[in-house]
Amino acid sequence: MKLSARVEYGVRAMAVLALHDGLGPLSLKEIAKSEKISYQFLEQIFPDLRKAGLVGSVRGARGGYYLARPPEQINIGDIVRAVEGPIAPVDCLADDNAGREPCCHRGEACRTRHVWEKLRDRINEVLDSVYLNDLIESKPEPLVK
Amino acid sequence: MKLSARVEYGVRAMAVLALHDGLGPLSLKEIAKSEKISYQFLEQIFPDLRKAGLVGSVRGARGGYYLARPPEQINIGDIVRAVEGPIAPVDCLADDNAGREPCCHRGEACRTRHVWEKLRDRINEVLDSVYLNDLIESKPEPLVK
DNA sequence: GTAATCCCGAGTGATTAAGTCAGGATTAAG
DNA sequence: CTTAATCCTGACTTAATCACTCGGGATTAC
Repeated sequence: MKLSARVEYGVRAMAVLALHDGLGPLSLKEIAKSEKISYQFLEQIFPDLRKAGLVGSVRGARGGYYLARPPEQINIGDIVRAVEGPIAPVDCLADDNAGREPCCHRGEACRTRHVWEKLRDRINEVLDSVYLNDLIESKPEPLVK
Repeated sequence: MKLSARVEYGVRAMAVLALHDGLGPLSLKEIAKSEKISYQFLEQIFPDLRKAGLVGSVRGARGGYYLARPPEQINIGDIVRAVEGPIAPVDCLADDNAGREPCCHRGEACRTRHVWEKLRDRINEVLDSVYLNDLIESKPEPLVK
């Protein structure tokens, strides 16, 4: 029941972008340095955020990424799903399983499906209820350094 | 954001035990057959359930496992935590990380910690709100065989 | 033109997950 | 007492996934 490093980094990076909102594009190099994340790993995550319409990009020198919408309109669920795909606590709830072999080997095995659906829905609710501006306002601790 | 097969199997197996509650021990062989789960894999999961005090065991011929408490007193969260350890969506929330190197490379990185804590708490809440008897009552489909 | 940047696909090494195997300990039944 | 059924344990294997790297191409400010 763990999120991937992609998600963790993706959210942190988006928070950095949010802090810089309205100030033009920010390069991956700066984000990587600021959050101590591998630049090349970030380079692999951002295309997903772009394809999901969460960030825009400017190519070439002085280019970078910027939030496609204001921070109060981007929530964590958007980011998580963009970099990790839809939330599915068990395989049989995965989107790409629709129409395939039933998840339950025996008819009665679907007893448990309900729990996982409920779990998935609550997870989405929590993630969708927090927006980028929630992360950057009232920081729990002052900036170090 | 996926549960392991251990958890999925563990919960299914526990549901089978719940159906058999009060009728004496049920052998792993029967559970495995009933749920089409590898017997040897189950054999690896049940010690964890026993150590967590969720099931009792009877050794020797005609032995097996039985619920240590009635189905309405065992919830899914108990099972999940027993076979997979405490819920921790990100590494820095893991129990064994207490006192170790701070999760956040920069002080301000803890901006995101709050979300993950909230997520963890909600996941636990959902899992703790469903009990074994909820799984076996009003089954969506009748038992096969 | 050059350097800075995004962009893309393939490759790699380490870790974890899922499942197997072999054998020992315990006990009911005959 | 013997046998077969069962739990119990630890090591092993194999496959998948993850986190990250690498090499190079396209675009653009200066």
